[in-house]
Amino acid sequence: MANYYRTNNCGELRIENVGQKVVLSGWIANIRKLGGIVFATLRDHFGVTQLLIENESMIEGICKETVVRVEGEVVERSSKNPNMETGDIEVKVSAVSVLGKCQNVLPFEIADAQNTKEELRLKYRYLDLRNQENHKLVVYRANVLNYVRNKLTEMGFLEVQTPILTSSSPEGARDYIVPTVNAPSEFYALPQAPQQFKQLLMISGFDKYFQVAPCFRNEAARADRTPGEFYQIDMEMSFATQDDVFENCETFIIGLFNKFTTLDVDRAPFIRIPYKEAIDKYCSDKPDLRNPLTVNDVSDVFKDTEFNAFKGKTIKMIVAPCQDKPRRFYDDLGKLIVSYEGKGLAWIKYDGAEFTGSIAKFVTDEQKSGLLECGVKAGDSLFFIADERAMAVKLTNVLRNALGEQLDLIDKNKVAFCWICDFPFYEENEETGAVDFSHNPFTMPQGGLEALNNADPLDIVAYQFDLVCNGYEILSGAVRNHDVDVMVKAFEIAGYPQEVVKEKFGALYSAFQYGPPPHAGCAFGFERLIMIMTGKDVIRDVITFPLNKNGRDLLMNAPGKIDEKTLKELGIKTIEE
RNA sequence: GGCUCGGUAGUUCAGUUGGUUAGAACGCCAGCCUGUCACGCUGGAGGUCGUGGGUUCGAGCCCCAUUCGAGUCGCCA
Repeated sequence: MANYYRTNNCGELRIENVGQKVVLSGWIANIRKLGGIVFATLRDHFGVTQLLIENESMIEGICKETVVRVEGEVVERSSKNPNMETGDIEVKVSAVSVLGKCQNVLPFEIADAQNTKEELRLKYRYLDLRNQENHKLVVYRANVLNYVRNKLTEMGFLEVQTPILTSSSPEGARDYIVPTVNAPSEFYALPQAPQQFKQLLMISGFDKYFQVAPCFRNEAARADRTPGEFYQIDMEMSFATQDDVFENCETFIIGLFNKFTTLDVDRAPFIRIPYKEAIDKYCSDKPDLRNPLTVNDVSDVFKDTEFNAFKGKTIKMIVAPCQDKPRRFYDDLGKLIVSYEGKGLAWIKYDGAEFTGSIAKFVTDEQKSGLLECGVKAGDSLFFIADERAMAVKLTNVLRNALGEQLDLIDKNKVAFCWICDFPFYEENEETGAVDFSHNPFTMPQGGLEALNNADPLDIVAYQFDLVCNGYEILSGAVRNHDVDVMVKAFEIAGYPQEVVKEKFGALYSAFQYGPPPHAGCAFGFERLIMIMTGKDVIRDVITFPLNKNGRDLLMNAPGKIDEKTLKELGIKTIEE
């Protein structure tokens, strides 16, 4: 039986449909009155079709974004529009009825939504999503999600859903907590990741697991990090080594980019960079490898310097071809460094014979020849960051990214991947000097129990890795520890006695007693992937109903207050300020 | 929590050294217009300059406080 509202959608009519009587429904996207004749465009999920209205009174009182049903006949246009998919035809309207009224002044113009303040877009997100570009992002995400599920299933992974209401985990980000009337004053926590559940699944004998898993972290937002909730493509494999995880992920991610982008994607196997080397070479554990610049440590070259700003400091140098840049270019970079709480940026230029510029007079001949050994060419400028080690690394990373961007050294058409591996297992707590886990306490330390017993904890590296894409961390993963003795020893070094491990990680501790298989896994940040694939630089653009940076839902007005009666049932007292 | 930037018409923004009636574009309303597609032309309406104090003869502009938003640092195993 024919649908009352439409015989066709607004994106499908073509020249071969000319002569057909059709019914269309959708939103009036635009109205152009030419006097006696009116052109309107009708938009729905599928596309846009032009309406020809020969009697202006037919659309009297109808404004943009009104939902209408029109009857009419498909006719060939006398003036075609090659920019429109349906641009060869139009529908000559014989009847119009209003299905959904609309106010004549909109909060913002739908066509111009992307240039509107984000706050307003989020408050009226349902209008924002009528914008065709924004609308397509939701569809794109759905298509990617569908591909991910099919591809991983095809690769032998089984999608298993794990609990949302679960227990608080003592490590990592702050939790979202959920009260319950069944246990007043006690709380569930929302999972930061299904980490322990997926490991338990391996112990249950499932071989390869995945889940498009909702994850909740009660932390602050960034442009590439949404507050509150996000999704991970979470994976785990039994009887798998680090290489097995790498191989599976490379197959998966290359397939994904090739299917959904036209970008020039790196081939497998991806470059592997040990963490320490990444810090030395790029001053970052997520280097954008599209940027060809690398970092030289020239602390030794300047070890006897009389230049106060360099004395006793870690000195990092980046050499970049930018001598034609005006003085202001250097000053602005210096300001950038200062804005990150650096003391400043020193630089000199080399023309093939002489060094000139900001600090040239402080550089001795011996130091100059030391610098030339770093591959400095005529026309290069040399930038120096001198600071305490950790700060120098941080600032040099900022500098490398800024130089890459501003000197246009980054090929935006490329997708550059690298594995950062061999992360340190432990790190020194800056405040207490004690040994802490640096990443995931469930990771297998390289060298196993023997390393834990004999090596300096700070020298131990783990089978812990990230996959970096164009400077974004898109995946984190590890070979898990599945040996209860290693688990106990690893926690002991970090200051947790065995009783605490039993109490806090009871499920895993217990499960490890009953035949745990060796296993390894990882998780991709789903939204961040979509963001990179679509070339967006704000992650909220690829989330259908995003929270703002303060974790507020401007559309639904959450979070909000709860009435006294409910609070009492839950055993919660609020603090009056 | 710190730092930076911002809040002016429905929207996006401009607004000089503190000085007459706060402007533009788009949108909206009215009129004209029969091939537009960012239609065009003419006219019109529309403002608590985020909020509260202060300085001043006089504040959109200067000062203080506050609030909201974005970016960033901390944070994100």
